[in-house]
Amino acid sequence: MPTSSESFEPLDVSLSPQERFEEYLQTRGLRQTSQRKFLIEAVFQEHDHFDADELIDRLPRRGEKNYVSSATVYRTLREFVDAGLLKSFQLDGRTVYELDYGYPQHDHLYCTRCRKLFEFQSESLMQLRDEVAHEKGFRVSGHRMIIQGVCRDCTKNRRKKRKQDLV
Amino acid sequence: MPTSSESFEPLDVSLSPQERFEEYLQTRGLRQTSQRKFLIEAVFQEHDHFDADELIDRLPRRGEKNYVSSATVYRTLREFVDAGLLKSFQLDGRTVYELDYGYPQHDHLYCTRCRKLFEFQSESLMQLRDEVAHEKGFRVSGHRMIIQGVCRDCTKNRRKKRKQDLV
DNA sequence: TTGTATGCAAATAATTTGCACCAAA
DNA sequence: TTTGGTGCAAATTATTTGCATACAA
Repeated sequence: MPTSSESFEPLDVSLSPQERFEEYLQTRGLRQTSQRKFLIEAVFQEHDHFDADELIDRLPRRGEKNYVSSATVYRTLREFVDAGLLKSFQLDGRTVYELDYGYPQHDHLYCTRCRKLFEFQSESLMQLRDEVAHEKGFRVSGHRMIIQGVCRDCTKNRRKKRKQDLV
Repeated sequence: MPTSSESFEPLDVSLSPQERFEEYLQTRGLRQTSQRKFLIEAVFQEHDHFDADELIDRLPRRGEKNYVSSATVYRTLREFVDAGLLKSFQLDGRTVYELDYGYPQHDHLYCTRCRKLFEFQSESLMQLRDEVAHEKGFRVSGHRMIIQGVCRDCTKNRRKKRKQDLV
C-alpha cells in the first residue's frame, strides 16, 4: 500500500530511499553530491522523530570527515520532504521530521511531560477527515492530528514521586 | 456546555471575557493594568484567527493613545491563553490565536492556497481521540487536528483561471 | 565547461528577556 | 510602599540567504 495518500500510482517500494532520491534528483536535473548521499544514510538510520538541531548534533563536526554545514543540512532536509522521503511538522515551535518513505500513514500522541511522540494508526480518522472535507467542499491533501496529554510512564512516575513525597 | 475539555466544574458563562480575566488576575495576585484592559477589548473584537503581528498592526502606534509595546502584546497573549480566553497553535511557523472562552470546541480546515482557516465540529473526532488515548494509556489534555487542502473558492478560481488561460 | 551545490557568515523573523522606571493595590 | 508591569533595546532561536568557491555531469 502506498505511503502517501496522494500518489496516483502505487509507490515502487522495491526502491531503497537512496534509489528513490536518485530518481528524484535525476528527473529534476539535480546532482548527487557526497553530502546528499551521506545525509540520506544518516537520516534513515534514525528511526525516531528528530529536528534539524538533533540531526546536526549526531553528524561529524566542522573539520571532521563527512562534515556537512548546517545550511546544507537545512537545505537537504527540505529536499527530502519534497522528494517524499520525510514528513515534517511543527511542534513547540520547532520543525520535527520523521521518515515517510516506506512507513505507514499514522498520527501522533504527544506527552507534554516527557515531550516524547508516540504514533497511532486509525482508519476511522481518515474516513472522518474525508467526510468533513467533502462536506466543506475541500480537496484534501493531508492532515495533522496530535493528541496531547501525559503518557503512561509519566503518569506512573508522577504517582511514584507523590508517594515518595509523603514518606 | 463548557468550552474547555478540562474543566471539572461548568464554566460560568455569565462572566464576560473581561470579568473572567479579572478573576484570573485576582486569584493570582496579578494587576489590572490599562494595557491589559485595552488588549482584551481589542482581541475580543476580533472574530477570526490572528497572530501577534496582525494584532499589533491593528493597534495604536508608538506615540498614539493606548499604545502597547510589542513585548507587552506578546506577554499578554500568553496570559490570555493561560487564562483560557484564547487558544493558540502553530501554523506555517507562526503562532496563531483564536478565541476560546465562550466559543465551542472545534477543529480546522486549512486552505494551502489562500491560507485561510475554516472551522468544523465533530463529536466523532472527540470520541476517536479519547478511544485512541485510552488504548495507549494516555491522559488526554487536548488535541489539534488540521485538515489541509484547497477550499471550494480556490478550487473554483483555479478552474476559472485555467479557462482564461485557454482563451 | 557549465551551472548546481556547498560553506561561511550575515541576514531574517518571531519572540523573549534584562533592566530602569512606572504604577496598581 | 511594595511588588508586579511596561517600554525599550538587546539577546535568542531557528532558519534562510548572498556570495565566492568547489565540483558533478
